[in-house]
Amino acid sequence: MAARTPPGQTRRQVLRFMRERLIAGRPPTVREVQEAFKFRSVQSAREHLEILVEEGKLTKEPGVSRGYRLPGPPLTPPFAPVPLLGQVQAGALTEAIEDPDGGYIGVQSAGSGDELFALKVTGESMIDAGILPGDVVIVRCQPTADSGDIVVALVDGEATVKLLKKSRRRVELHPANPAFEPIVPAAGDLSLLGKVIEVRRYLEK
Amino acid sequence: MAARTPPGQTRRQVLRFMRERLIAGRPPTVREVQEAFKFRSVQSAREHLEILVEEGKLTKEPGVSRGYRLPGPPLTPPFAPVPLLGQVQAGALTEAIEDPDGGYIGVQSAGSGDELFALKVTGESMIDAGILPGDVVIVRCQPTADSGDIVVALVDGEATVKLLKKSRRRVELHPANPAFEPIVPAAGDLSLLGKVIEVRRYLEK
DNA sequence: TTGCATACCATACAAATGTCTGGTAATCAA
DNA sequence: TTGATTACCAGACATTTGTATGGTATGCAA
Repeated sequence: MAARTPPGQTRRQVLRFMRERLIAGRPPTVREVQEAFKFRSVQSAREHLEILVEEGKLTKEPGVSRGYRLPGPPLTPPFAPVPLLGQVQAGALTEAIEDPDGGYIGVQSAGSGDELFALKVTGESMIDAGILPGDVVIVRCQPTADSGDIVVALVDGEATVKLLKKSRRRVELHPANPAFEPIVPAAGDLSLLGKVIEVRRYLEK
Repeated sequence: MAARTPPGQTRRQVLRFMRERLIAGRPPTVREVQEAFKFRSVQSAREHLEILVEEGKLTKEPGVSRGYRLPGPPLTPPFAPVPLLGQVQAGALTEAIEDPDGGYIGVQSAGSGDELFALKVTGESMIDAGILPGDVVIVRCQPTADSGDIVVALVDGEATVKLLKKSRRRVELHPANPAFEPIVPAAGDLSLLGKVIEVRRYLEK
């Protein structure tokens, strides 16, 4: 028999194991839990899991394999790998997404079918909106956006982050920095890549 | 027999179905694919899946249930679920981490053994450092930090985000906003929770 | 025609996996 | 002590699920 552990200790580690696997999109079987914790009986793993379900820390679909889930309907964070792009040239967006320079980062996407990409910000034009050079913005591809949204648009063949302002029949791209001038594209000449839905700043490494 | 569809058409829809499920963290069984497409034979589903694997659109782990995966770009693990805390009271950090109010968010942490938590920022004291109210900071628990680091410390029983400045024998917590005053804790009386390693801002929902 | 490929079906088998029944040992409180 | 609770084990069984083998029908090209 394996060493007896203090009450609740092993269970907490089981919960952590489950969360890691579920968040990574690879729900384990009961026997995989067994092996991960070197139990000599399947039942040991199953008991921990069932208790976690009773405690509300996990949920499960009975009878289905790999059926344990993270609870709390909205809080289950599915992870999508999102391509991190470098410089984006006009028209080359699709290819850039297919074969990203910067690799991929993990994002919790609300809409499951959303087309997302990430972009590293250069320049200080959005500094008053709390977007600094080096920050990464996560963008949902969409052809239109509302006034007040922070968007990514192609200007002179380069992707830039700006605040979208709509007035009457005109569309303007405003920087959030008094040192920069607004951009007013010719009517119907705005190529909008998408809307910024998240900003990230990595302070280490 | 179900209606015969043009070559490749059904397969493309199968791939879409698989992507949705896999991104949602719920890999389907072959039979679930069968039902989703109203095939009357398991094998029909399996053939589509195997061909998708041959084409490189999917990968699979043979013999394991729900073993189909999205190929290529690795979700570079370590991918850790990090507890998102609300208000943190003095001393209650450990319990707050165990049972977080705000659920969990996913973070790619460099050090795998790191103890991390996330905190929702209130107040505007760090606005000049690009940290706005409502932003989420991801914190690595550590008892010390370097001068210039952005840290989370307990001040008057509340967790606050500040810039750490060390001079001689004194430690100061500076806001990044001229409207706020620096905090100078009594010598040895600084309870540092950890260092901010990432800042996130969610612009939707 | 013949041959080949694709899309789908029917049925079976074996492996993976969830579930159950009963047991041992340690800890704690009445 | 007794009883209750917790942590773990052993072995079995039943369902779910991956896999294989062979068949039907349609379209296309030589």
